[in-house]
Amino acid sequence: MKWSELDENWCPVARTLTLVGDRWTLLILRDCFLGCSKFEEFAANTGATRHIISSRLKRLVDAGILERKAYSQRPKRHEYLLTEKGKEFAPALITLRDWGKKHLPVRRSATASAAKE
Amino acid sequence: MKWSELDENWCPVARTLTLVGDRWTLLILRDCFLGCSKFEEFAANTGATRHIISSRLKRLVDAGILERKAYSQRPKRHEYLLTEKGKEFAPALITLRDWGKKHLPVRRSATASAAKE
DNA sequence: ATAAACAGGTTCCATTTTGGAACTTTACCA
DNA sequence: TGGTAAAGTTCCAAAATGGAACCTGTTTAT
Repeated sequence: MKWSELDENWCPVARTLTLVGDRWTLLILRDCFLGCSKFEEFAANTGATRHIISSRLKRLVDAGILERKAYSQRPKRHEYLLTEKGKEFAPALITLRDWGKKHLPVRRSATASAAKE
Repeated sequence: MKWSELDENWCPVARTLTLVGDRWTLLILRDCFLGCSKFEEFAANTGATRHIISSRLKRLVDAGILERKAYSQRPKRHEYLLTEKGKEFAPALITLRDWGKKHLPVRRSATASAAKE
């Protein structure tokens, strides 16, 4: 089954995932909640390639989760801001964060990790 | 940046996504919460290929989110059950579901959708 | 006894999607 | 005149995916 065919799925989880069900999209949204709004910020903070950032921002804007707004006219510059719909996604990120904090603790720095297991 | 390099990330969201940050893994977990436990059930319900199901179940078992248990000896058969760690992931799926229900309503059957917008 | 059926996978290959780096455009700065 | 910056786009090789076929051990139907 193609991923795109999920968007009319009976399951609301499946439909949600057509939009945000990939590695980088959720990291971009995380950045949004942390205050990022510029293309370069997303590229730097997520670690995804510019190619990916570009495609994901497009999808998020098309879905009405982010809004693309000019913040400078003369050197045409845009930023990406969370819409209401986007802001309401916060609980999902919070639950992912909390689960990660509890179940996936960071191991101490590589140099200090004598035994890898 | 490679996806695998995220697993030691400072951000708990990023670490969580190394495990479940892909299309099909979250659908498999959804199925688990709906009572599925067999390979064939996941394949049928998610729509993912057997190849994908196989690799995702492996990852979930390795991560301690699912447990692989024999439910029959003579024809060796296994099922996949949520561990405590896995069960605690429920809130994440619930928030994704709720967001989807609110913001991504299903359009009525294709034949009835006169105007697409 | 033979054949088909079933669960749970694995293998193969063509198509897509990525990762990574370079390049483009428009404008400001020195 | 040259350099920097933001926001993308383009290109290509490598990796992941979709789809279908195949494999293995056991049971059931003929």
